[in-house]
Amino acid sequence: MKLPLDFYIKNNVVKIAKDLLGKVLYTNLDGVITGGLIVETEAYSWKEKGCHAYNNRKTNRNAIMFERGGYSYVYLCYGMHYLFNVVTNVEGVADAVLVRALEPLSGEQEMLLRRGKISNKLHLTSGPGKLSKALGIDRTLNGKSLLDNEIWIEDIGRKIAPKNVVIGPRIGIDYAGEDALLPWRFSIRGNPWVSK
DNA sequence: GCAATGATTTACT
DNA sequence: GTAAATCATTGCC
Repeated sequence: MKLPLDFYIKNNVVKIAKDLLGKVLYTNLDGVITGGLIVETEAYSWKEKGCHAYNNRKTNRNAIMFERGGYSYVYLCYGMHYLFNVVTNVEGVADAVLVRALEPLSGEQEMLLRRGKISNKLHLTSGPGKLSKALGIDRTLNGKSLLDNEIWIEDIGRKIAPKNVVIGPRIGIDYAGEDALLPWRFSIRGNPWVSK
């Protein structure tokens, strides 16, 4: 039930971001499998200032975004947090979806171990930096294919009704000016794991 | 070569 | 509510 390449190479990154809600992100590191339901995403495109590849600016860091869809883009933010993105669209077009929050499904014990002692279980994966740590995602996973067996996304047949999808502006990109207001953030209504 | 800074989290006041 | 932690990447010198 792994998502096929077709899913990633579509040219509508906003639609893909919405479709990723209810899918499941897995990692398999050193034989340990952890995974969680995607409950919050954001779309990024080279056409707007919030994106690292704005105006087709290609650097060593974001080069993977210019590849065909279906790759992971992992990078370090604020010196201490890894953020996980899904590269979409065809080669040469830099679009990506940031996964902002998960609901833990499998390997919960391992996630707790990686995150250390935390006050509230709800803080386990309710944010982009947190979910990366819980799943063991770091820069060594940058550029991995999501069709491979280290990190991938599955469709477990869960459908999210349109009325249960919350749409709003993206978070933490005030510097992007008017583009920060684009309604490109999607989350599952009422899910306690969605970041605040 | 070097200084500025961010798609965040956490712990304080 | 505000601020500190912390470093790879970036863009300019």
